[in-house]
Amino acid sequence: MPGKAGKRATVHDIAAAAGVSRGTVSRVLNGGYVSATARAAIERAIREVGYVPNTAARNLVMQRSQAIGFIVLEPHSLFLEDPNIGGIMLGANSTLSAADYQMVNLVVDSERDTARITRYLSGGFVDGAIIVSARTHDPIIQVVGSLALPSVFVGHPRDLHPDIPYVGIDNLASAEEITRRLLATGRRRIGMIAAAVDRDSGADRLAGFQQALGPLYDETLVADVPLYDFACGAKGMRTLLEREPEIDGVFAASDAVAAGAMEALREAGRAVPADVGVVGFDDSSWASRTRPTLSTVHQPADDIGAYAADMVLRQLKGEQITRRGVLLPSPIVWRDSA
Amino acid sequence: MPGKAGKRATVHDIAAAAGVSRGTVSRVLNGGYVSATARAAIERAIREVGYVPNTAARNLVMQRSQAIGFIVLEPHSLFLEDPNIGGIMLGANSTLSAADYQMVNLVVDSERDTARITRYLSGGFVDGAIIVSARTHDPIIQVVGSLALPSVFVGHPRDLHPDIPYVGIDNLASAEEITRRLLATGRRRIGMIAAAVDRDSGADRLAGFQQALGPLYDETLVADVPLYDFACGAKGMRTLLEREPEIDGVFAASDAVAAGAMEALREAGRAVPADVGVVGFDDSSWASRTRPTLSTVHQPADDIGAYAADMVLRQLKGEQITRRGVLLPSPIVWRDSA
DNA sequence: GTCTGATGTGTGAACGTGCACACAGTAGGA
DNA sequence: TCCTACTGTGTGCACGTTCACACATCAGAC
Repeated sequence: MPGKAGKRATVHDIAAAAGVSRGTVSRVLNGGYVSATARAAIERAIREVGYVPNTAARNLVMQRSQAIGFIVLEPHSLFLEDPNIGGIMLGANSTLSAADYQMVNLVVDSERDTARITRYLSGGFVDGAIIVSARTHDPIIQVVGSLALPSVFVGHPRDLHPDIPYVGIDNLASAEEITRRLLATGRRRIGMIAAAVDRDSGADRLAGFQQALGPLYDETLVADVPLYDFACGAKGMRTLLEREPEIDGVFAASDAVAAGAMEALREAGRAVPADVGVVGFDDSSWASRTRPTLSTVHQPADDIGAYAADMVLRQLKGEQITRRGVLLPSPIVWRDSA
Repeated sequence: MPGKAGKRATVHDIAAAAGVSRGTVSRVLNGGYVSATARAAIERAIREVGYVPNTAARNLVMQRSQAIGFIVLEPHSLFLEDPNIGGIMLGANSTLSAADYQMVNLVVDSERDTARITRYLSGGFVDGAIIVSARTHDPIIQVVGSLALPSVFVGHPRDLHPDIPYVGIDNLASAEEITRRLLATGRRRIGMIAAAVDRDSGADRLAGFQQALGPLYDETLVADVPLYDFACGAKGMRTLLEREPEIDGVFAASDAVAAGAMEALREAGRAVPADVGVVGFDDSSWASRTRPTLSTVHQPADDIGAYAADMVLRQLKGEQITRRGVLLPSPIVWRDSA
């Protein structure tokens, strides 16, 4: 590895070593008319001097940052608990770094941070953005819409800007499908622990549940909880048991909620799946930890991240986005809880 | 917000608006002799034109990237499972972005990636690095040592470069302390499920366990498992039960391992904590999910991240690092499992 | 022989910033 | 009066890259 200590090699050094001008070196690097002999000499020189392009200089003249913002609109604590965000992040990061883009993480903790994010997005620090967990009516949606920043939403809030594509899963159809299976196993008094209904994912899962039950749907058998977590699940289940002791099936809005529900059922002396069938959502690590293991909807977090990154990259290449959004397949995983 | 659509404002625009030269604007921005009137005019102009400094141009002339690498030497899957990395990342990110540094995530999945990382670190893409989970004898340690890159290790492998500080917790002392408490509750046949002993954290936890037991230490009561996870915990516990059916206490190398162990104990018909006391490590979400809840060692992940970031920042400011490393307090959390 | 088009190559300018330097004005002391 | 020190300001250059332009060479057609 030559030049490890001294100054970094530049295009000038390559040009000198290969006996050509900077312009020709640039053409080898970026494409253009270059003779075979010159190209060979330059490529050899590049290896010899251990050339690595200077990102700052390139960005300066190209008027771009070669960075993509990964914006998570969640408090820190939720960011850590959500079983999908990590996978989405990793998936996006792989795709982005393969295309020589740098991912910049932005966790928007409080509402006040919106101003900071706006400044960041409009300040030229990123060439595009992947926005995760935008709540319905989130002000950031309008901001990104008015900026002409190539971006993509993970999830699909109803009121998002028509020009900005989304990638996600079909929460409604998956919720409907897994609820149907609960019906197919003979359950009749089926309840739901609905979480985070202020978000598109939460609202859609509830809608799918309702759609699957049809006339069997009973509003009193829906417990509303704020978060997708264990404690909320336990609380929601206790509410349901109180309202309807004969309950024999539960669709929990997430695996963590389902685990909480199973805990509450255990406390109440109900067996799963003998007395009550339980299904979850996410196929997170919770699902294989519970006893019995949990039937759930698999979220392809890695693919979602990769796809989202790809969509931003395509916009950056000037491709016209024709489809408003994509819903990736989210297969159901049958285990022991229902 | 003026200039939202057109070109971004530069120092020239400010200078023109304030009726001064670029140099004076630069001095307002970076400190230097500026008259009160000029300063006021410039500050007003800055607000008026909505100036945001161009990072690329600044980085180019300053010969730095204003970015810090957050390098995780783990496969993707482990990165997602580890209960601490997320918190460390968030903690580091907060400190870094407060200091106007950008965190760049690098997850080194395979051994081959070491070459890519080396190129990245020596290529001027980052001004410093936070390196997480370096295994003993990891080649990256030598690379960072030979580059004069300001960096810090999270954890403290024995053979790290003497000039590079570390931040972590005292795995040995904490392991010793929690094992002692197991002794204090009257347990006498105490085993350990040791995980990842090729890493400093794993080796230290085992050493602490051994030290606490003293003459009571029995090598046959240590089950070695490769990973800090649930499945390994269950397997390790079965091994221990087979070797010593009279076992009455277990120190698991992590909460996930402890949860697996509790599962194996349940299968074997042993009650926790009545028959067997169990303690874990990490104070992750596992600890409050298990029944009974798990006594464990709390890892201040957020603080570790923040402290690591701060140490890199201080090196960047030219501060001499006198202490080789810092061990943050990791209090023991007593719950129901022992 | 000269025009035209394709293929190569070199040069100058520009991107936006920070810093070194030159320079101007003022005040105080010898 | 001159020298020095201090405060304040403007200008040129450098950072490493890309791009537009000018120019050179060569083949084939007229």
